[in-house]
Amino acid sequence: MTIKEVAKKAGVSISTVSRVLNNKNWVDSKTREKVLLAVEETHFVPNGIARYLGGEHNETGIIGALFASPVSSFLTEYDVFYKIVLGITDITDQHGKCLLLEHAKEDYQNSDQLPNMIKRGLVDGIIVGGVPINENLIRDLKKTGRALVVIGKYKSFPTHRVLVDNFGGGYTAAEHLLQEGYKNIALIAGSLDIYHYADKVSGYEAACAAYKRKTNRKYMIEAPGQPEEAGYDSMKRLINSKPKPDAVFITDPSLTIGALRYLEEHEIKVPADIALVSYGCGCNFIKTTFGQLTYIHNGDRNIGHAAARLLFDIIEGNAQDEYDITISTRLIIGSSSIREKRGAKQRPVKH
Amino acid sequence: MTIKEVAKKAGVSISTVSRVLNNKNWVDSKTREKVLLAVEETHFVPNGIARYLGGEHNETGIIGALFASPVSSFLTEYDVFYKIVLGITDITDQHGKCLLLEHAKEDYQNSDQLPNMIKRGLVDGIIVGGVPINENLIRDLKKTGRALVVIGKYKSFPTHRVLVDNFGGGYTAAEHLLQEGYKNIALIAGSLDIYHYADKVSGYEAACAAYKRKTNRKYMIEAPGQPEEAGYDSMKRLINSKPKPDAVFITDPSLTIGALRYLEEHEIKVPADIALVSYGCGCNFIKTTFGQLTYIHNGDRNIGHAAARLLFDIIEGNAQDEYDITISTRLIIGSSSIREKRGAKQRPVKH
DNA sequence: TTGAAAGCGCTAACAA
DNA sequence: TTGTTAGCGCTTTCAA
Repeated sequence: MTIKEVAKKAGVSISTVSRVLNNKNWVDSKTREKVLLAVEETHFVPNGIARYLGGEHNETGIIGALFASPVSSFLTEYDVFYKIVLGITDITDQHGKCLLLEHAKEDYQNSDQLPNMIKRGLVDGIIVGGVPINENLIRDLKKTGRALVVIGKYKSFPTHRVLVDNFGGGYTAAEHLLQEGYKNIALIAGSLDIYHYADKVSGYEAACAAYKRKTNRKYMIEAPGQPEEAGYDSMKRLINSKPKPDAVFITDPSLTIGALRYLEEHEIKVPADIALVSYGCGCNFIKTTFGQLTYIHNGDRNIGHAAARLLFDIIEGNAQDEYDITISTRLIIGSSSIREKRGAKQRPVKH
Repeated sequence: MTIKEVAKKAGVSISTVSRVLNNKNWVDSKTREKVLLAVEETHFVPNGIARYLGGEHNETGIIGALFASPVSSFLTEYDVFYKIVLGITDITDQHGKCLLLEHAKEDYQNSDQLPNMIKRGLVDGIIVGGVPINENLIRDLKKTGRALVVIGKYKSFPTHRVLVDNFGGGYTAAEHLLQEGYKNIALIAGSLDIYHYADKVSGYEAACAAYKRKTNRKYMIEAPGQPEEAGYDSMKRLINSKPKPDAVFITDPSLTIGALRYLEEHEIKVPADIALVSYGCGCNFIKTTFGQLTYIHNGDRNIGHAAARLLFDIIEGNAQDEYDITISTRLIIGSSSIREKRGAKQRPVKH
């Protein structure tokens, strides 16, 4: 079904059909009716591809999102990815644009492995997300001359980026515990080669310094590998160290789950025996199971919003030079960090 | 940058460039080199849109996925959605096609609210997923004449569908508990207006009938609403009923989380005090927190695979009549349902 | 082995 | 107000 057939059916020229469909110029209301009727009868939908070819704006109206393949069974990663995607579609929807989603090959080597959306020249711009970010991939993506936004830290050369203020998040987390009067604040992180962990740690250190508190390597655990297990093992180490810390900042939800499992198995109470601030634990799942933890909220959906808006700015030429947009974080206070006062006990973490 | 400019740079005609790029016909190796060089220098990427217009196959090579907007904070839903999406991209990738992702408006009324991907005529076919499935939407989608696959039950008129064998899952779950020798098997489900719950319940009933066991309404709880809370309240009812059931089949992970919270708060042991079979609890998150539960695995990623394959079949004309593909489920046996035998104790659910 | 030219479905000047 | 025509960037005949 093409505009030609509709035109024939309506007994008008194709340009008239086009005009009706696009509300361009003026069309006699009777002619309009005829066309609309023909469109209705034929269930005609104009071919968007031809449309964008013919139009003056040489754009597809499609943007791409290229995410790393999630690590299997890593529930929180799916969660974050999907929230970012939702954020992006919120904005594309507003603009009447569309989103192509693709997953990056594990190890990018050369331009043969560029994503299909690029190879096929389908997108006006592209948002890259997920860890790790492959340097060669970004370079080749940049080379194609399309608008590019990278979510997350990437250092080799300038790109437009959307960052999360993980430093600020780490700072706030540690500061909160310090202000609550905890003296010996430990930390559990994943591999510090991953920027977001490293930044959270830096924030923690900065807060400790600001409050004239010395940090102690012994209490700062870097635990790479499967995060639930890593969290479990790390908490074990902390609990068995002398003196035992009275609080801990855990830098992601999966590590937190593992750590909480250890505490629970050994009937160690939160926050009575050890206080806890976590990261990104806003889902009902965790809330139901462990009660409302204190955590740093980092607004994943906002990341999507920011990335999409930035990309559209670039496409429209409103963002010449490379720059960053930083998403700020927020402290959500739950019962895992508040010093228990008589009669003021909130819902406890683990009975 | 167009094929024209590349042709000029290489000193050949555009058709020669096209031939080199597509490995069509034979091109002299020297000419080929010249062209490749020019392509390299210009970072030329052929415009995929024009390409698909010009080509003989009048297809865009893009398929669309239209999902319901997830209910906020409902972690397991994000998880399922993202796994299905991953499954779809696995297949589109294999075919060198692309995936457009969009979220449906909450309440679809008329064709003005058709998704952008359809309005803009960008896709060869569309996969609709998520609950609830709006009847009018599907009708209008079908009207456009594009290939259509619906994930989930949809009854008003025939469409190609991908279904999960929830009946079978329910049957297997109940059968497993019966075979383990449990006598009084309860059930917790969400609103039975939602097909997947209703089917799981039917499977459970069928298994009970097959084993000559009467079902008892009192033990079959329909709990609509926020699922973690619903699970908690339902388990409370079951535990307080006389006689207390010795096993329970819980029909989704969020209900399960809520139910487990109740058990834990009241120090009720699983499976000693009550055995448990759940649904779709394969993530590390749950495994770490509650140990390895017995659950029905329903292979979300496979749903994506099946849906995408089916859609491509339809597009290629290999699937004339409407039919269903049913994804079978699998019982994963954990420690929440196995009768404890001396010396054979597996890792317990909640110590 | 290559180039010229037609055409994919549409939009947008230009004419009528 | 409408129709005719020339592209958009590419692929694909058909000739050379």
